[in-house]
Amino acid sequence: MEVLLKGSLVDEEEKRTKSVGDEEGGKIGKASAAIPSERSSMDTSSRPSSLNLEDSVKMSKVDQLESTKAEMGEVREENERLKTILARIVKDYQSLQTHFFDIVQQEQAKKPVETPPAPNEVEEPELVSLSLGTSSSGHKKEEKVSPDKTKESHEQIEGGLTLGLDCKFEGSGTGTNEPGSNLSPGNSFEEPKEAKPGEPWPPSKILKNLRNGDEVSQQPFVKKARVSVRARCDAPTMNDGCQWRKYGQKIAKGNPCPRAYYRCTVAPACPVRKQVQRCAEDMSILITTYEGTHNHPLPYSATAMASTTSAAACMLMSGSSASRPTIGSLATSSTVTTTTDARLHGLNFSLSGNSRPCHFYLPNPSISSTPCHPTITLDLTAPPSSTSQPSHFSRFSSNFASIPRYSSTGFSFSSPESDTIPTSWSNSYLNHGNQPYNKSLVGSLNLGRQPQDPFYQSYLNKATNPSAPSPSQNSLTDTITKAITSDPSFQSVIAAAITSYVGAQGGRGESSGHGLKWGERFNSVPHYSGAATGNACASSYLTRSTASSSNPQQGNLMFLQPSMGFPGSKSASASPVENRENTN
DNA sequence: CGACTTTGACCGGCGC
DNA sequence: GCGCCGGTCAAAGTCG
Repeated sequence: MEVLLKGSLVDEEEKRTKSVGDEEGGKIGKASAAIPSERSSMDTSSRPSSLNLEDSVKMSKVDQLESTKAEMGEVREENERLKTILARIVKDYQSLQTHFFDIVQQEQAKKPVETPPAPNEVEEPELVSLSLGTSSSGHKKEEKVSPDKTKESHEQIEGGLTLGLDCKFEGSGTGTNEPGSNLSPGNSFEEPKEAKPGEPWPPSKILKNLRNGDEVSQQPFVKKARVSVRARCDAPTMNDGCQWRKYGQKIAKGNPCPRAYYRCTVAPACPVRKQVQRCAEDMSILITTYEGTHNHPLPYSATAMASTTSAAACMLMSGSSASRPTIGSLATSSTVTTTTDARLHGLNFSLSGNSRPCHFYLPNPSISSTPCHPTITLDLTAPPSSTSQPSHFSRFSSNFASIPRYSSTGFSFSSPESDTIPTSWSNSYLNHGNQPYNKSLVGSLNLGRQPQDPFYQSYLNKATNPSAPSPSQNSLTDTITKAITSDPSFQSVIAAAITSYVGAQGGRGESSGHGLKWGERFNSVPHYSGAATGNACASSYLTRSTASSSNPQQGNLMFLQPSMGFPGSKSASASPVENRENTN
């Protein structure tokens, strides 16, 4: 597997950012310049006058200008800070790029002539392209097929790019990138062409998939990845924006809580399933496991979870098939964390391949794994303490060690402050609950909390009370910083996010629609979850948002899948199913 | 009455 | 081969 960081994207984004920043700065400068001039004009006009009313008006204007000036100063500081971060990211990116090309050259030196492997031979590296939006589909192969194309590839890298995070899998599969060859654009789960020899698709699965439509049947040997989401949730299920129909319930071994089986009912033939089960150790934690990928447009509100799971599954699949040095290079270049480290810092993103674990550094690791499916766990529960926290990651490690055939991946976005993520989701909830659908800035991913839920109310309070900044914002920032500084590859991702954030802010007066707009700009994948095929995992975007009613998506990490907004689609939270789920 | 949930039965994989 | 287990089916019940 190789990691391809599409070149110059950072450069270009940097330019974009800079231009935006300059634009912003220019605006600020102009505004700042306007202030004294206006003040001076006012000063000059504040000569003794019989119009006291006029004086008072002027004084109030001065106050307003003062406050505006202060705000602008803050904005400017923020801008500078972001620029600094971005500069650092660019630097790290360049070093990574250099490293990458070194590896490419070494590999090519080792393999001057390479015959295309048979489809069964998964010797071919699976490519995880952290190509921040570049939807190119064949770079890696080109590089591999012909060493002479390195330059060309490099040029491509240097060339066009959009801003996004694409995970791409280019294994033995041939049709993954062909729009027509694969049906389920959302197939980020099934999509990855793992096609490992010796891992035939279970016959029953084939039959079932046939039943579900031909989408999966065309890739009968692809293991379904699962994405497990752990989140604190009082409701029976997370309201992730989709419509689900319960079709079964079982008491699973080892957990007294019944496991409920849901099927997506947005589209009749949608193959997506989810399992919902409470954590045996902590009943407040709801474990939702998604399997499969939507083969239909998603409700706007469902895009957040879809993108998250899609990206996670994407990373999982890439990690699970990782067997080449390059992923190793990614791992080695990154801070290869131990479980202890992971516990200490949280925000641990680990990718464990068959032989080469790759860890991104994110907080609060957790993991789940099943013997039959590669599973990635998004731990949103965030135990507060690093020492008291039961080591999910340790559990993961042992599980993983005992299950060599499939990888499991811990993917935690939790910050030390446990409420960070849910807050943003609650904001989304707020959006859906109290605002017209089209004002929902990001995909909804609320946790099913009811508005009357005190716990949820605290989120609402945070969200609607800008004057009470959440400490989690700072901690989240720290967390992100750690993640950035600890892994160059992750830096590129963050770079995209930051860049786009800055760009979006600079280019747009109001923050509404950041997620969607960015997504539109980053990528133009069809309106499917995981829009995938070759580009597979639909880009997810880390976006920052603050807990503010006026700018409700700022301050928290959100994963947005671009281009999945459906202006015409209804808000899922309004659906009877969702309501029922919430009220159950 | 349609959509959904509940729940026992059924099926297939897997380990012993 | 048997039993366990996870997952699914489908009839019956529930709800709006």
